[in-house]
Amino acid sequence: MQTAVDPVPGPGRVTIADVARAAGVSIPTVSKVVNNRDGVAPATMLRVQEVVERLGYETSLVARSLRSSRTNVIGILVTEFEPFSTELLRGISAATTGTGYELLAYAGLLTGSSRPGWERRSLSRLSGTLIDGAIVVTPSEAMSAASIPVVAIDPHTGPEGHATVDTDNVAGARDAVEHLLGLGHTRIAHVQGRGDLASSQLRETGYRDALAAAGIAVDERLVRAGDYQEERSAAVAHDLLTLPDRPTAVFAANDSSAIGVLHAAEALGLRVPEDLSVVGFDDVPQASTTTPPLTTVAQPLADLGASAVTMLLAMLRGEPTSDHVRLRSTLRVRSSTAPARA
Amino acid sequence: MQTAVDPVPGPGRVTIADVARAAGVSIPTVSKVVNNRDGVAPATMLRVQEVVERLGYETSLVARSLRSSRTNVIGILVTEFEPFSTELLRGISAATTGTGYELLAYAGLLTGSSRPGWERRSLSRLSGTLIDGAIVVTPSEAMSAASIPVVAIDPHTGPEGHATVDTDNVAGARDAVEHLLGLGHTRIAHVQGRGDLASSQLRETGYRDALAAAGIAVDERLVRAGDYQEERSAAVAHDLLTLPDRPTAVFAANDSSAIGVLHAAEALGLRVPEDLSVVGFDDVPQASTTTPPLTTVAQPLADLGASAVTMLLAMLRGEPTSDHVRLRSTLRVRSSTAPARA
DNA sequence: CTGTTAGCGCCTTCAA
DNA sequence: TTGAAGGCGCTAACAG
Repeated sequence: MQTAVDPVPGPGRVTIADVARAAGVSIPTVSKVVNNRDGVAPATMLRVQEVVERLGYETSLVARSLRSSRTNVIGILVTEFEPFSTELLRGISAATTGTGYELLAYAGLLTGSSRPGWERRSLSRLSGTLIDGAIVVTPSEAMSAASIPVVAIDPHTGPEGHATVDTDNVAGARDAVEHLLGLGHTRIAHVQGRGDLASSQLRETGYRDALAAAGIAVDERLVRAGDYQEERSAAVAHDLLTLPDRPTAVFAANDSSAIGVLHAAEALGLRVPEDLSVVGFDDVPQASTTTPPLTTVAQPLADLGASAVTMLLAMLRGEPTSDHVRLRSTLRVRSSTAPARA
Repeated sequence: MQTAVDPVPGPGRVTIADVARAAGVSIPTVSKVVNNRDGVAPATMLRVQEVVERLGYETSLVARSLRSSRTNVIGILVTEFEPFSTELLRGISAATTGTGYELLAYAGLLTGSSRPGWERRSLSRLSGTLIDGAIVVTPSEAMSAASIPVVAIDPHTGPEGHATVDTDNVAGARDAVEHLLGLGHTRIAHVQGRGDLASSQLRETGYRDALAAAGIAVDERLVRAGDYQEERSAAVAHDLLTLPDRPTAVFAANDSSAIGVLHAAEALGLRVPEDLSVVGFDDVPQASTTTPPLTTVAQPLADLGASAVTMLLAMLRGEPTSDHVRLRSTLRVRSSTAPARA
């Protein structure tokens, strides 16, 4: 025999109080049943479970996390979802499956002035409640007094403060420029990344090192900031490519920048790689879909994400961890580079 | 003159109470200042703001959303972060920038038995609190009584219940199979997708339609389920390709499946496209990085995401919206297909 | 075994 | 202009 009860009364969510009322028990009892705590009579338990089922009740992540600090959710903080961060996300997701943790990726999507400090702000808003630990992607400042375990991917500065995962940016950049040098290029421009990121500074270092090792003085007019952004880099590349003595090759600090360079070259009627060689950095999936496919320094993006998860899980278990993991990058030669013409 | 106060007392987060105490005012006053409500003396306001700054206070998303329903956060619910969902994320992210909304992508990462119903569960856990609206990616069941606006991408069934965004799956599949037919293939296998998704059923319909239109009877032994998964599809493809009268071409229900087919073929020593033609569906970025690059039906993934955002924002504003948007797909011919050999 | 009490951090009346 | 009281949904002590 069934009693007729409205499944979902009114607009709002089904709360624990609704369940308690429908089952004729108190709220804490429902809580116990839902959380599998013992101290509940089998009969009561069954009755409550049935009501939970019927009403489609699900505990509110928010209310629960406000009360008890543990949530079993890992937060991933990014400024926005673009190829770099989404590739990391894939690795993180794969490495987290089966661990009992859920993933919550948060994008502030701030623009302009409010942007600096986003990582600290987001972390503050979510930590202590909602997430047990966080992976922060390309933070532009150190998050000193975080109240939860934090791992940074490709952070502001090198190994300091919190745990960090990155690749060997200097070596990668050097590989890229040496590749260009080996093809006979000597006027090699550099489109820099975001000045506030260590990766950007390190890639520039690699660029300068390689040139210096080849005995070539850096022409500072050939070094311009592209901020890791496509549009910005396209604009900068336009300037570079309309210089009287234009470069024959460009090392862009990441793939987005390289794609911007490609666009600028096309707009100017320059053929790649015949008239201009271009090298990127990261090897996001779309690097192989450009015309021509991009020669780039491949970062093991998914592995970076997976490593961050591994470190964070160890920290959450209270185990000791190395506070810095560095992965290797490899040059991936495609079709955007060719020998310099005489 | 400055009073000496510890910036962050102890381990936990800085709460509104900490700020109130440090500023010598009550909690509600701090709340008013933080939320720019009037009714606070300028002097008090200044003092509070200074303390907020100094302590690095940030309101807790959790506590706030528990109290007031509006959060300005859009939730994106996925099972996991894989190429399909991350591409959608990119489109969603781009379309949301500048709207004042933030993004919160949630992956349940459930495995096995707990999986069915994930969308309803996740939605329940987050809605009413935390998020104002949601975009659900490939839900396997209808989320009837959602308490917040919901848009589904590539959902269970066709236009019904909540708002939906998808592409013309039948036409896309037909294009794919007609391409194979045009190359002279007649024994064309189909690796199906997830049976609980409309997209999967519709792609199979397109497959059958195209074959029927060409006067070819479907050999049911050539139609097998790959669940949109790479490994599963590889296993199924192995069976298909070791059949006495093996197919000369395979239409896989998505790119992951197609990649699985590629692996199976390689393991069996079959060359693609010489011995076997393969077509996928989706055109995720990695489709062009396979060997050989994959011929596939391109869905405008980023546009799908952007459309979903547009619809959801309209719903959040209370404006009327079409409850179904269908985008076009286009066949992208790469190198995994070739004429059938005599 | 069950219910009562208290409080997580915040916001919203309403009274002082 | 400010503060005291109540409650959002939930869980952790305890008391019955």
